[in-house]
Amino acid sequence: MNIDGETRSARKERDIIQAATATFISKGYDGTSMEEIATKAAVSKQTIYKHFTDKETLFGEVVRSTAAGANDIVESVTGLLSDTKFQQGGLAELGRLVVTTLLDDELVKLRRLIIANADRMPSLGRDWYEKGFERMLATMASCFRKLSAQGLMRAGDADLAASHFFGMLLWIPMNEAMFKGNGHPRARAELERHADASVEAFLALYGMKSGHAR
Amino acid sequence: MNIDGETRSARKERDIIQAATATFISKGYDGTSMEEIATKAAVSKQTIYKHFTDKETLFGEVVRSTAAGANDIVESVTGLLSDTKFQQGGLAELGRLVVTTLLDDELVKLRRLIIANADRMPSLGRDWYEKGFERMLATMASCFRKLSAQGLMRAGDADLAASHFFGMLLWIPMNEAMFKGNGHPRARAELERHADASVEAFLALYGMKSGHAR
DNA sequence: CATCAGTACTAGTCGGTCTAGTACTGCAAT
DNA sequence: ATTGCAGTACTAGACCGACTAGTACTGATG
Repeated sequence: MNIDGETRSARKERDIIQAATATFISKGYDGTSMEEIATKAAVSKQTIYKHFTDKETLFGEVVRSTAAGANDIVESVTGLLSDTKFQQGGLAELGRLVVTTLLDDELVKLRRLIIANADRMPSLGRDWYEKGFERMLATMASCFRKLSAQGLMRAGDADLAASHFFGMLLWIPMNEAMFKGNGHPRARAELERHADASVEAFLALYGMKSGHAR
Repeated sequence: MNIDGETRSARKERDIIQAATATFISKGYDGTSMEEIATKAAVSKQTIYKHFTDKETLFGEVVRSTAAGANDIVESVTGLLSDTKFQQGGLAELGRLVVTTLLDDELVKLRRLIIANADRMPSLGRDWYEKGFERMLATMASCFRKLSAQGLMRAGDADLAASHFFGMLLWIPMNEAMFKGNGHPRARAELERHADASVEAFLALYGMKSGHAR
């Protein structure tokens, strides 16, 4: 029956999603044909349509399954922003992590894809925004609130502070990644330098070091 | 021949670009057919192909002609950041202006379109980024440099400061606009409140008010 | 008479359906 | 356990209707 606890059906479905993910990412939504996905998944078109009613549905599943990976970062946030870690430069470490993770080539391409189809499939973009974007922001803000209460930060408006953290960190590199084509690896070291400088500025604003509040 | 100094040919070309702009913006690149553009421009397909070799070329022209409008904002930047204006809250005014201008519905859609096709037409995205994005950033940075030299700001790294300005201001609302579909006007008042709060934070970081430097 | 609208045409793509036949799977009877 | 069987999932490929970029031609018009 199943060697590793995975039915044939489930195996096929996974293959399809994998092939679809790769193809959508490299060729875009309209540029990808169901035929191509079928070939790449070593599956017949019919099988695809047995598992997914639609091209649109399939794409949605691709996005959702990739978005699930965002959980990892959220956990890192809470981890690195515990009071002890924070005082050991956890925020700088988090900054570097966020930059390198979110600017990963595949993730950027997926991001482009979702934005491109935000009109056609509104629920997708909304999901991505709420489950990924806002969730991370909220996690960050609640950490900031706690740290402020502990006297380790002075973030009057923690939500605003969280948005500033990401904005200062990501505005430039993210826009560059979105607009410039694929051919720009942008050295990791360079990214981390920008991250460090931005975190430093952020701490000058919201951190405790140089004295007086408000 | 020409009533108002515009040849028939030029008039047609303008009509085509106008129609193309509207259609591309509302239906995307693949979703727009040349036929539709021709109809909307009250022109035959043949005429389009007389003026533009390609669908891709036409799209490029659309983007470039729209990007030209970015000049206005750049001028506003230098205007509002003269030393006198700056001391009268010019930065806050600029913040509100930037937010409302850049989050204009049509501009957001165009932005989506360019991002969507950043792979297919790399030169387009690059142009948009360099002629629009980087240019505004550079203008801003040079203003910050001048203001710092005059003792009105303390922006050690003016380029970084400029990127922080835009990032703090736009990260949240821009991402929201990009990911959530069209149905999100996001009240202007709300946007301006966010802008004000962000500019205030920015000035707490880079401004002169509360004393000591670095 | 050059330019254009209108239209028909080429050549091709794609999403999705349908069909006929094959492989796999779980269950039951031996 | 082994075998037999029914039901289900799968493959391969033909097929349909709709649509598209781009070209070719004709007759009107300014």
